[in-house]
Amino acid sequence: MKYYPQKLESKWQAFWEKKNLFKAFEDPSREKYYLMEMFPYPSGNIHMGHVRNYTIGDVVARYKRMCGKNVLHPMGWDAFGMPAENAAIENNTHPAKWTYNNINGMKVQLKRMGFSYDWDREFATCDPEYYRWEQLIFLKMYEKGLAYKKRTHVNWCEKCQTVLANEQVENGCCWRHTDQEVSIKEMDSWFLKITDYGEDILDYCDKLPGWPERVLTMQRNWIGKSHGAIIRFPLKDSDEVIEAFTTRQDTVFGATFLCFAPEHPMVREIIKGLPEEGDVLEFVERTLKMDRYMRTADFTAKEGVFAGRYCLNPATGEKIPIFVANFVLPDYGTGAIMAVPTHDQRDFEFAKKYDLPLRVVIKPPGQDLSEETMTEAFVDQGILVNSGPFDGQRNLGALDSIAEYLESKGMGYKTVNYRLKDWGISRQRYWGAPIPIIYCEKCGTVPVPEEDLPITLPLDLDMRPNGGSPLPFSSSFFETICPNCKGKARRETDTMDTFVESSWYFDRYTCPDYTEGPLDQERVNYWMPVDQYIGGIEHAILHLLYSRFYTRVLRDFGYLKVKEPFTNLLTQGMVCKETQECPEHGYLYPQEVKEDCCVRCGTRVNTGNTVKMSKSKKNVVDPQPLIDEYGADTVRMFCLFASPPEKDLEWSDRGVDGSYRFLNRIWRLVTDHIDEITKVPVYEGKDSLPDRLKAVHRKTHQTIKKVTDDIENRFHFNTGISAVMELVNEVTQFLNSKEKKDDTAWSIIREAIETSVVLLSPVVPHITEEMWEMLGHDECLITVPWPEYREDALEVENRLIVLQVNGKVRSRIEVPVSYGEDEIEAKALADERIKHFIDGKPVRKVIVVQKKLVNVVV
RNA sequence: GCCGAAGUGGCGGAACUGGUAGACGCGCUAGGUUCAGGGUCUAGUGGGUGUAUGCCUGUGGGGGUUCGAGUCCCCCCUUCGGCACCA
Repeated sequence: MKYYPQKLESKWQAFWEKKNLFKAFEDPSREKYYLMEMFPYPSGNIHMGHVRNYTIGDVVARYKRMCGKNVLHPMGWDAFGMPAENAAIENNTHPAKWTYNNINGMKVQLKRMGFSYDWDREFATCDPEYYRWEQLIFLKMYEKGLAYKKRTHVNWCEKCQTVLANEQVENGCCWRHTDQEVSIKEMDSWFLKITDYGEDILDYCDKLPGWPERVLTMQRNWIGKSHGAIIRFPLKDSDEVIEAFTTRQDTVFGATFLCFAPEHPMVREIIKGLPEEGDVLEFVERTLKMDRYMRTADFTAKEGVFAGRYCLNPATGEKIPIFVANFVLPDYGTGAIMAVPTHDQRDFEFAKKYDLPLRVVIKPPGQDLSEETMTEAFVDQGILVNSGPFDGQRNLGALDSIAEYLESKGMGYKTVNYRLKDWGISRQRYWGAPIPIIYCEKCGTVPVPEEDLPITLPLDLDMRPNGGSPLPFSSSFFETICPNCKGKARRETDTMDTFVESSWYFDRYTCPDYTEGPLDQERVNYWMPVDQYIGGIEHAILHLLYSRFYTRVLRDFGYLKVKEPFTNLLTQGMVCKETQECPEHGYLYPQEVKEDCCVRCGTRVNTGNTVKMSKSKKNVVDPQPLIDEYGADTVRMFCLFASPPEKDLEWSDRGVDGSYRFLNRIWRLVTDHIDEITKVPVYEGKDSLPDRLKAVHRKTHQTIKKVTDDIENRFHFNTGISAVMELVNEVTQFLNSKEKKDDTAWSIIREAIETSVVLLSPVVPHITEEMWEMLGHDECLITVPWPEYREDALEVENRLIVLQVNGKVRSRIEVPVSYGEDEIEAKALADERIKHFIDGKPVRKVIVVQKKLVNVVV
């Protein structure tokens, strides 16, 4: 009987669906296990990254279910976003139609993979029944001051035609368009006050043992907490004061000038009417025009301009000049810095360039340092000098006392600064959740009354050919009546960042049909938190940080009881493949290469690095043809077998063949011997066995132990699968051997084979169900309990002991397990080969490691 | 520049607490199979050396700790990832 994956996979998928086997029910008497993979953006087709992510999750879901857990394993769609708008313009369809078409297609693909989702909980975030609750949460945040609007400098991506959050800017470029530099625009924007929770989110980074350390490190760095002080510099000839944040208040006596960021609001104010005004304004405008990447690139020269004014160094009382400088960041600290050229390299270079004074305030212990001769800033620790009452102290030791000194004189205070800024969520896009706000000329900004929710996205709009949002041009959408004064008013036409949807979708899976509010207390409190979350490392900051923020907000609103959404996080590696590049024609698809040459020009192609699959590198492998050819089980198995989940997976067509061959091998093992196997019961562990059979029996139970450990503790499916392969090899070898095959032997073989089938079932659920049925079982494999190994089956009579002389392996002996150290040592020293290597030399020491080895030192 | 992860056969990867390095799979070699091909089965497969069931050598490089190091410590190199004028 041949293995036909397509036929048997659709048979079992239909069976599971009919029996509703993956539907989750709330049952407080059972231990819940909430497992989730990051939901996909419905781009059209599933790609290899999805296949890998969801296969890993499915194995865990099926395994936990077999272990008796009440498993929730949902799936849905991250359905708002730009690509729908672009596709709509290109294909002259509507984003909604395009999105729902894609969802339907991808759902078919996911079902074809045999994933064990509870499809009854599926939803798409573009459904008003989902985003209405998101709008409600926004209103509550607005009420509490957690959502606010301000005019500020924001990141703008020309290709997206919208504002981006700080988290969505990578190396100065848009996270979606890595070749599009982000520019700075001043505009009105809605923000969520994630900074209110920054400290708590940071604090809990130490309380998430189930998260990968590197993700936590990235989040800690992103929050960027630093201890320092705000120092107040009085503006000369004015009552105003300039505040500067520093972590080096120990160097305040050496601050010889002050720098503003060009964006700083005081800049325009203080230069009014001065001869320098024109120069300063010209410099500010020139700097603001630069895009963010150019401005912050390390090759960009540090530049500045004198602002024509002075302020007083509060420590020395001296007047120091004020500059505007391009390297000062507007949104870190206060946007103004005190410059200490002697002890900061940037300030040193700036001072040399503009011929500004230097004053040494820290000297290296036991050495001298002078302003005239120093060629770079002295940034190490040392002893304070020229620092009034603090002379002679060690600089680090004086950090606190200098802060206190400034504070006592009203010239500053100790503080903590964060790099984390509030989350900008306004998007000048159409395909997103509308922000439920109304602007009235009389009443100002007015929240939409709760009972008017949802503010639905109108579906009867045509996309604008230039790519902008049609909402500001749709009077039927934006024209409205003020809920307060009933006068004419205008709706907010910006929509929310799509990361808002994904910040709480995991909560909504627990009660997707709930109509009384965002979350059904009873159900959400039963299932949350997510026990295991699985997804790509690319969301280490973005989605995972926002979700932690939202969970805290929802908790404070009383919707949730948990503070952290995800107890355990597994970040799977990328799916990679080598690239091929023609010197003439750039990256090539595999079919464009014949015998290592470009089909177009015949030039020899260069095989490039193995990198993440992407369309632009033309190294993508579409899973669908593979599923069609080999079946879902083979694709699932290869994804798991090629490498452990947290590492990158290198795609290999040959490797897929190997997985397919193995499935054929175990299939033949079952079908070729089905009569002999099914006529005997599974070995019960009672009859005594000849050595060879005992070895098979032992291997069976060793394999259970190994596979369980690999899944339960490490998610190392690759070694688990290897272990089952070994067991199958052992059985095959036994069957090919001349050993007698009586009923006892067949019952041992039955045990080994059935164990292999059960252990493999989370990985390759279809073929194993089919074999399980052939083996005479009528219950579904998913309801079979996960096997436990028998301790007594693991016992051995003899143990292999490795014999070493001076640490080199020279011989091996078998000894009974009952042997003590002395007996093993005696046996080892009596070994012929060991005697030969001792060669009459005096034995200095003999090390005996129980159960393992003997090392003779001569 | 800073932080982190990783470097093991021709390839993907094993080796979990220091104890037989290379499990398992791919590829390759030889052979079997009424063997067209594909498939499948058996044996072999880190390198060197050899008459030898042998010996030497070997986990990016160099030191060290240890009876014993892929594993622990120090220095260096390479690759990948994150952050990067953060005051």
